[in-house]
Amino acid sequence: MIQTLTALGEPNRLRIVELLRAGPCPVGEIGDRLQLRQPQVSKHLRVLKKAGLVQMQPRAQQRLYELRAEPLRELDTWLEPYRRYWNARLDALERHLEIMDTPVHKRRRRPPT
Amino acid sequence: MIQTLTALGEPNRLRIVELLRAGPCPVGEIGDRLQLRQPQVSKHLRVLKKAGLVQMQPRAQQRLYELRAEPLRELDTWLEPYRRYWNARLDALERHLEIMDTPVHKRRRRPPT
DNA sequence: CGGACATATTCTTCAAGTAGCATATAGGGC
DNA sequence: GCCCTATATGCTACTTGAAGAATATGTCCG
Repeated sequence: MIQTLTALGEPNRLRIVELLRAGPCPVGEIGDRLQLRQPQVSKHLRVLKKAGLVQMQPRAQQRLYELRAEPLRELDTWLEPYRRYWNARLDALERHLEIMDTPVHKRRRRPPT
Repeated sequence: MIQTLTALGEPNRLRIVELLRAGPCPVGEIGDRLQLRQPQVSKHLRVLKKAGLVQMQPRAQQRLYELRAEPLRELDTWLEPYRRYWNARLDALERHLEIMDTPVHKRRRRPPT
């Protein structure tokens, strides 16, 4: 998880990932599209690969880099409890709004957070 | 987005965020629970706050820090196109795995964060 | 094999960020 | 006002990580 987040937390790497969303791409083309020099692209790709965010398959002299879903899926899964969290808070807000319309004798205390 | 990712991409900050999932918490208690010295907790909280991931409300001499949903929701939204991506590519991936004849036990998930 | 092309790696700065320690700020109780 | 508690900030040392330039590896083609 940490590895995924640190890998994505670098602007150029995030751009690479977003570019690869369109499909597999060789190193050179990534550099062209993102205005990055080839060695930097390779280095960023190495980090992304180490994080499992991309995989590579050689094609002739080129290396086609391709997104891997798994870490992003993990990220999605990691977010799950937070979805609960903010939904819970939304409920709390709604409850609060209701309470403001509820006579005092019908009010209940909020559950412990 | 970048700010969110870099903020979460630091182990102790991620731990803080995960701790705050349980609800608002004063600085000292965060330090106690996570075995961090108070100044570090404050500094990490500053980063998280700058990223909008937490908000603070003073209570007596304490400062209660609380999660803010918005950046996480943004992250969730950011993931949306990738959900599409991996669903679209799922079939291809499975086909690929079959072709490679990769045993399932080699594709175990990594342990959670 | 030699040359051209695509990519990876090494090395050297250089900036950013983290921990540790000391200290400053601020609120509450006396 | 003084002291105690809770938190924030400043400074320094150290580590990490990114960019740049040069070079190495590796593949294809003649």
